[in-house]
Amino acid sequence: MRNNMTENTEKKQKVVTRFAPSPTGFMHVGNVRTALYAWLLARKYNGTFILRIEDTDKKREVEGSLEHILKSLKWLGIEWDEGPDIGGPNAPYIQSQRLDIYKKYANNLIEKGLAYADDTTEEELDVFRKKAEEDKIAFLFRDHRPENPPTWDGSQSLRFKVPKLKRYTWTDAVWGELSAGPEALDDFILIKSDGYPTYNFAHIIDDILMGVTHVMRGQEFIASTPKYLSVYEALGMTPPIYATTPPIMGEGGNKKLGKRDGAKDVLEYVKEGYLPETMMNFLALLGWNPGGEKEVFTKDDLISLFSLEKMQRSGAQFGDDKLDWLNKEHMKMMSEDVRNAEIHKWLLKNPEISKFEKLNDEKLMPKIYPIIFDHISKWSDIDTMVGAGELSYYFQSPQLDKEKLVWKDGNITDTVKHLKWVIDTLQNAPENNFSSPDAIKSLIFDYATENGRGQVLWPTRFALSGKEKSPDPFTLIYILGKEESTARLANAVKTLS
RNA sequence: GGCCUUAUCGUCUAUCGGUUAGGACACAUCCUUCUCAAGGAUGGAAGCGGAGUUCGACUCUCCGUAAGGUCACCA
Repeated sequence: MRNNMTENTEKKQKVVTRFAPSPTGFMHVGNVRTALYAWLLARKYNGTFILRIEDTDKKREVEGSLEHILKSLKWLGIEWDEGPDIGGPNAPYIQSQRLDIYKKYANNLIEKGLAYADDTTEEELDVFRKKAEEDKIAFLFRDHRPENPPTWDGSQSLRFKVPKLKRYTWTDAVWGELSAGPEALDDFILIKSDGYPTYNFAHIIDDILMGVTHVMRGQEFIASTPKYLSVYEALGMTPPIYATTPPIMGEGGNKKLGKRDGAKDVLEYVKEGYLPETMMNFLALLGWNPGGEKEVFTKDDLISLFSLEKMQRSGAQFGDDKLDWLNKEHMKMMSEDVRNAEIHKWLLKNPEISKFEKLNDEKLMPKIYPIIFDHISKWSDIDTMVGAGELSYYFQSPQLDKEKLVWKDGNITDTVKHLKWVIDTLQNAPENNFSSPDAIKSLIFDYATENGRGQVLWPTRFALSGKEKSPDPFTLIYILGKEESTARLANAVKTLS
């Protein structure tokens, strides 16, 4: 109900959204989700998605941030139609290269008498602020508006002069009708004394010039919206539709997730071996839900299902419990070839495994990939498996612990007897009995049942893997083959004698 | 302190006045099993509190409470 109007607008005019990060470090999940929503909205309506860099605070700028931002978005599969690297009809897309433009609009406001130079020092401002705090009221510069401001020569800051103090009401596509009284309006800085515009001014000019129709942003901007609206009014322009995303909270759920609170760099998830599809799916669902019981969505699903009115308003905790599960779901959707290639890549990356020549064995490896896949939910789990010694036994004969070869209440004599039986059986079995784990199982299982499965199967499996935890003995024999399996079993017999 | 918001299982959420309040993750138990994982089955688990409105409220209104945001020459 609350969005009938905005939905109609979306259909009539071309949707233009933007993501406008400032290059002050890495991208965390909160940043990325905002980008994702803006991108989804643009894609859903065949609109335009713009990437714009808001680098107006030179002090906070962190080198390499731009590359990091581009890399993060690309990894996720969020591609932009206009941006700093590819240009576009409204280039440049880096605010520090648009200073003349802001100056032009600033002068326009000065001419209208809606902006004035201000040379109040930081110390003076601090005094004002402190006073306001003591009086327990919000600090407003307009209460201290100088009577005879100097002429603006670029060395002072330039302040907006609030044209009229009134209550502003606007419709947020997510939160519905919002409003704030005159106390939200102030003479804020348009251009800083260093010549750079503030976010508050620059983003408005850019959004107008770039034709942005929907502004996706975090709720920290709600409080300053009346300021923006008063500027749009002063410029004689129509503001865009605001769509406010809910906050993402940190662990415990009582604090907005920010870089200082341990928010993680999205590229960390690349290192941990999560799929970009997973991340997109997960982030989309953190604060938005199409309704219904489906949870696993592809990129295309998300684009077609996305809608602003299904967006959540309350904050969501970022907990990655569900991430592993979701990643596995997306891994299941991959083609087997791609999946195997990826597993192989991670094996090669691991120094403990990459040394094995058998990694290139084209008969052996296809048998191993599915087993590995069964046991992981993200690629880095492969490293965990290697670390736990759960992989090397495919490539080399294990070290055997004599004590562990014997099942619970078994004895050495019987264990040796069983192992010899298995060796014998395998050696006499025709080749086609090694074509699947099930075929091997049929050779051994009845004997195991008669003599106590644990008594037979445990030593067999242990002889093959040397590990208390490993796939079942039939699978191991299948993977290792007749020759290697019998050799390892014989080695176990030798160890016991 | 002013202003603006938010509030359903531990977590992410469904419900748009009438449901035994649904699902997923996580957890527990059982089955399958020599072990681990996977798989199957089952289970525990929620409407912040208080007033209204209504035949009926998780849903609407108000008051509390708690939480978040904001009050920068940061975005």
